[in-house]
Amino acid sequence: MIDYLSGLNEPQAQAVTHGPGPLMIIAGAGSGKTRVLTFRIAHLIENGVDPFRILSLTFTNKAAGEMRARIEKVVGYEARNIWMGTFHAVFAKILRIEARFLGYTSDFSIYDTDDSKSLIKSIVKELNLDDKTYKANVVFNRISGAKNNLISADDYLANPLFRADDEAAKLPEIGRLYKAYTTRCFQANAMDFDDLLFNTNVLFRDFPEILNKYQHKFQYVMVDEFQDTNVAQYLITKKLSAVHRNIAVVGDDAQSIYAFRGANIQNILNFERDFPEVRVVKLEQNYRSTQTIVNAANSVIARNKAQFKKNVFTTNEEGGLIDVVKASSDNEEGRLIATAIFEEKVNKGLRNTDFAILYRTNAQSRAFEEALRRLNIKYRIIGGLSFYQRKEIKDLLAYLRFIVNQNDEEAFKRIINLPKRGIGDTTVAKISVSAAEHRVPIWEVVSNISRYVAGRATLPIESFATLIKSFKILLEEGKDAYAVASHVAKASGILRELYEDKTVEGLSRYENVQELLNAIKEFVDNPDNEDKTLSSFLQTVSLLTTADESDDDGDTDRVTLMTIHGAKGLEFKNVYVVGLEEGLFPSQMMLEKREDLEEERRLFYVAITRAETKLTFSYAESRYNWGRLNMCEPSRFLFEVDQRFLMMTKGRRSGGMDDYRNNAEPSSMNFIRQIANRTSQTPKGTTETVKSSAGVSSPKVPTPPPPTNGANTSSEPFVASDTSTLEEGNRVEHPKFGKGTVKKMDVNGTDRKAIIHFDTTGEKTLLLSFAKLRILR
DNA sequence: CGGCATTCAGTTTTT
DNA sequence: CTGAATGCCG
Repeated sequence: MIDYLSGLNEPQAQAVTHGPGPLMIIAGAGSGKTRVLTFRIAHLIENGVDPFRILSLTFTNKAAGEMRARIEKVVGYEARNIWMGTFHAVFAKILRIEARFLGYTSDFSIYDTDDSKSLIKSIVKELNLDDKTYKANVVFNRISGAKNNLISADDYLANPLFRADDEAAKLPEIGRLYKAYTTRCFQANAMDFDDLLFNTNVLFRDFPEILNKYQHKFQYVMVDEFQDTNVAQYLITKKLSAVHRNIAVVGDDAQSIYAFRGANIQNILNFERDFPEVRVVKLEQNYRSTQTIVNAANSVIARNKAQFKKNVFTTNEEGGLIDVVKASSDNEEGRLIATAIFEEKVNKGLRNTDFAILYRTNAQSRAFEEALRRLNIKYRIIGGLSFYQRKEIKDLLAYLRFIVNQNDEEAFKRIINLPKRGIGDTTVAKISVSAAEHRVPIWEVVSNISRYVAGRATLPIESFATLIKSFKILLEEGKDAYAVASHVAKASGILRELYEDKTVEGLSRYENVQELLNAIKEFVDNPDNEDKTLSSFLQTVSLLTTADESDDDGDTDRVTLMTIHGAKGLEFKNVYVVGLEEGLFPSQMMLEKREDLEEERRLFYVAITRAETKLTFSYAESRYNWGRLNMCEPSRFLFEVDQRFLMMTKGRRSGGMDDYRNNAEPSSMNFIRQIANRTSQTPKGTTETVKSSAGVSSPKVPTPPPPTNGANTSSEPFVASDTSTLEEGNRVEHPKFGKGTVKKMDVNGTDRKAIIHFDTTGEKTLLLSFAKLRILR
């Protein structure tokens, strides 16, 4: 037996050796959480627990894979038998086994977000609703929110509260859309991401004998990143562990950054209520970062009101101050960071993998990519548009999905006329109308088209049906996923069409399809996969996380670029947190919603605590948005860090932003000037000149400082007026921009915008459905 | 039905 | 600026 306990501190050892009974580990950033989880599982196995009876839910498949590998090092081969994966993956596996109880087949499709939105769009059209009012995005989010809280379509329709809410938002038909959407998914034998949770809960609720089976099967249940679980996830895990009550959850409320998808910090409180005998262990010692970094992170998170008491500390060395880099534009920001990485590499002999650039939105990666390429620094981007979201990949996958499940309407819509075979929108509409009229599945109509629809497309549809049938035969003969897929790629004409396209992107698409086929081959050849059917491959693939994608070629020494969300659970020697500007981080949407920004602040906290030895913040004074150069203000988050930890690049320690905290009202222009004076001249090669006149809202008067701690500058609470009567010439007040005059109203369909000249900040265009305005009389 | 021109909306974050 | 969606014509 390996003596893995010797290197652990007291609370860590407690968590590892805790036997039966509920356990909650509050694990601060960098406190060795993964180690504890790994050893805990290893410890259980060494004490005779059957790996088949351990369920471990992690956040990404990659995290699961890594943990499995680490456990294997301790306990050996047995580690493979642990049920380990994301909530979605594990529940999909259970649903696949038990599908028939819910009226699904085990070949059910999994709709991704695009499929869901496309289906919603069709439904909106079919119900003759205005697609400008009922935007697929909005409707989808509403439905998703309901499902995450386990509210069914019928519950939704029956609840007058939701109706009132929807009517207030001028979207009274959401309930009907939800119902129709659910029905269509069911008819398509398809589940969306949320259904994987929602339906698992239905399964366990309505079929106690099935619940009972899994309750007894899973003797120990473990949940990682507990702060990011939503109501559905918590309820299911609670049910699963109700018999043995051996549930261990690990989380950190300060790192809860998924509220937008239903995560509920309340779960941490509920846990203590639901399992009163729980043992709570706090891991507070940080082994990852320097004192400066830990303390800076603490100074930020201390501003949040909602938090668990916890004292994260470290005995590591003090470390250098946090650099603050000011750039004049997004492109210069890229160059400055790339140069800094280059110099750090040379001076300290670091490798590319020691660096990470973290940003708020995927779109920000461009400037950094260009700058890194120019300096010949290898990088990898995690997230963004992933391999499996590319058109050509989705096309082939749609074929495969349709062969496995002929009810998959979204896959059908994708491939019916691909490659072009003379079947247009009219024909597709006829087919779906006919299917609805005769109350039969779409495939029934397609495979017997002459019986249902007459028209010039009859012949091409018949040959399409024959093609699909020939593919299905392969499947029924028991051919493995690779054999079927490679045949389909050729016989469908997808590969030929791409081959004939001799453009650069045509070539790369062809290669992508080949790469997909390779991935399928690997899947089939991997001895760990017992189920090599196409159906099994498709379900695996649709649940891949962006972080899961393969580390391409053998060249693994790369700088990592990703969103802060993607960086959760990772650590790097040097971290660059970039784009620290108001409206970007914190994001415009959060500012407009005028919530307390606590989640954005936690995100900032996560970003800071990724760094081990060196941390750098950067922001740009101007930035291109949709080809327009806009002026930016430095993020309020820069002011929220204890200023003693900051240092302007190549300058002396900052005098700090004490002025701000004292509310002495220096303008933020003042702050910029301070930094400008302390910053050395921008490096040679700065050819770019910023045309400040191009900015949409270049203020003549300095902008007011960011309000302290997200509160209004005025002491009385701000109550927005009803803007439906707003007219040109009205005087208004905005919580952030102050007082102003309406210069112009811009009505475009259902969108009502107002161009307002604010007294201090200049002209702004506000969308009235979002704007928080008070009309002054 | 398919191809071309024109218009329009969109940038949080992810399973 | 870009990709998607709409509209018009052969």
